[in-house]
Amino acid sequence: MRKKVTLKQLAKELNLSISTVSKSLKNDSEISQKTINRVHELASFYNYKPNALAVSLKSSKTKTIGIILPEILNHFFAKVLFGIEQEVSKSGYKILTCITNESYKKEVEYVEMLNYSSVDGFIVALSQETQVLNKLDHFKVLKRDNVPVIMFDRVSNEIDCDKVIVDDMEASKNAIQYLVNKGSKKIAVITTISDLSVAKLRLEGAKEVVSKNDKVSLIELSVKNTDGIEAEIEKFLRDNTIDAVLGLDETAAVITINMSHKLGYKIPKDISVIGFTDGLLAKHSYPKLTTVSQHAEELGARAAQILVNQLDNFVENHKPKTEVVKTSLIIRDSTN
Amino acid sequence: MRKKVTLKQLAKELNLSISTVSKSLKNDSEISQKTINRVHELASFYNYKPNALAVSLKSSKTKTIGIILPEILNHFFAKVLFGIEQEVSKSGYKILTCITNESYKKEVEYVEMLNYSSVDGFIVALSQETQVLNKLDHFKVLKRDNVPVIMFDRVSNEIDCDKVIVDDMEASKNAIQYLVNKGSKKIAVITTISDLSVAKLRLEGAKEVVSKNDKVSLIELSVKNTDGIEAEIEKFLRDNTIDAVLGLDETAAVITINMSHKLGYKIPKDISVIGFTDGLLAKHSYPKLTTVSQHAEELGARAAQILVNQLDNFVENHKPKTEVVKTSLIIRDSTN
DNA sequence: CTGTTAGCGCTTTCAC
DNA sequence: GTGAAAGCGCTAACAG
Repeated sequence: MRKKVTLKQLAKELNLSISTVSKSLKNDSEISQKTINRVHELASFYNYKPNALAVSLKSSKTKTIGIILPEILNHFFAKVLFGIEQEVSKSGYKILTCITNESYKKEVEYVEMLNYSSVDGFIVALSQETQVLNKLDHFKVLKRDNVPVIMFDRVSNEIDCDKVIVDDMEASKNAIQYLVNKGSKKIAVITTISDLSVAKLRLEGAKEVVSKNDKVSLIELSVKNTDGIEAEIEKFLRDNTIDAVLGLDETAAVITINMSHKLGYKIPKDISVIGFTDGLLAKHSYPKLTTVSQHAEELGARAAQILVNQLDNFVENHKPKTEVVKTSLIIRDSTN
Repeated sequence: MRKKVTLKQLAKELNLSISTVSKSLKNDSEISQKTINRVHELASFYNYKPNALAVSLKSSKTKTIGIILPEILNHFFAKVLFGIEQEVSKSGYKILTCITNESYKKEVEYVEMLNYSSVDGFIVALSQETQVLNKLDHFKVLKRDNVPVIMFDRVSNEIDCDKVIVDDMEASKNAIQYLVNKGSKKIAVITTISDLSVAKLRLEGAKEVVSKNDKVSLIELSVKNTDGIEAEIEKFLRDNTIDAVLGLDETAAVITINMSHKLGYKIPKDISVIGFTDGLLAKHSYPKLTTVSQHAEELGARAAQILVNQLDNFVENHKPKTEVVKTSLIIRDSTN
């Protein structure tokens, strides 16, 4: 086991004290140029790097950010993670990634674990179960410990922290309005995520637009994302005469497309489809899905920026803000 | 800033020495039961948790594993990551996740950074650029430092470490043989990842089977995954009379399906399609894609198991092994 | 200019 | 049974 070289060993070999070596490596003006050179030379010879643990223990900064995600197999969160990683690595931060699998219990455990691992801050999207139970004490502890938290997408009003969200209601309104303008009269909203705060906002937005148009009607289908989902959506499409579908999540939208094929409905001639998603399925569906893009990468990058900025430029008495990332309606073949 | 409670504070408040408190918390038999009880009581009152940094500095173990991935937006790697996370969290490990974006330079930087952050071990899939350049000194350093590394999927023979791979050649043979048995005569292999070791193995497997059947011929198409990819595959499908396609990656396979629709070829009547993938696209393609599943989650879980086992039960003179995770041909509508 | 010292929070050996 | 002391590797105030 070849051990990594330490200040102590460099000091010994150079016949200097540990502190002189330490200062030299920081090019401290107190130290003679000659010594500085000698130190640097030996240090780079041994490829010396300070032990991050020791530095962290001393400084109580770990340059590490805890990321709490409900899922990772969902492309949205994968994209957010990618955005976060890209952004924080620019500033020399590392990410500890935890996946709660939508479980409240795991979320609590992970938050505690990372807190005691001294992460400098958190970026969090709440688990579904947490949103349903609405128990948030684990985050209040962080607040008390003065650990910065940024929440994104799945946020809670009960926690006073910076947030980065998508304007789901607005996005939904735009999507429905677009369908209405195209002439849709009977619009279905299909969701597999009805428990989530974001789904509620999307539904609300849809209802609002429809309520202002007496010629347009709305019908809802909420299904669980299980094996029977395809059959359920198929039945729904057969039993209801509709001319447009807004899928509140990618799965709902793509299955709608596939089941429409199966039933012989032409897209977009017989039925237009829009889905909330940043996912790959949309691009590779046939026909290509018109989507409400949540700009997942940007969302992640923005959350990361806000956190890193807060960590690097220590802000006293920071007033938490909620930032809204704009969505865009990306029009593709399924409505065109 | 409410600071976390330390042994020192507990000791002071209990009028005990730090070491007595420390031992009490470990229920050391040296300490009287009465003291142990007093200590535990106050500790849980303050919700004391040992400072992970200090413990790590002392023990040179961080309970942290470095994960180096080429991509995360690729569903295969997302699944592997999920498998790893699930597995390591069972044993109280955390993961530091780094995404190289297929860049050699970033890979080197990340490996160094995590090494100096004292991760206990690594789980790695090589970046494409690293595989092309075949420069692996950054891993040799880990070997020298005695940091365990597990490579998966994108591995290198030059590094002597545990590996978990998929038997790509065998899997490819099985897929082609299946097509041949179904009566395919002119089979195309389409890839967007020809530089990767795995793609080479898959191609080799395909060739081998075809070479043993003089009634069957093989034709290759290698494309870059850029904007023009769809047009390129469309042209290829039009210009060549083929009755089956093996896509060496999900993108190739799914685009083949979509372009077949566009050209009016019926799947699987006119053309059968198989793809290497664990992704979602396959399940939501129309018709559903027959796939060679690489069991990504299992791959990740296995790599994690091997590493955790090595870390927790310190193995002297461990002889590196290469473990092969079985693939399976999952037959769906695109060949049936 | 360089070195001594204390301390971050913990574990562990050795004394009492 | 309990406590003192050293040390993990580093930084920084203070001496010289």
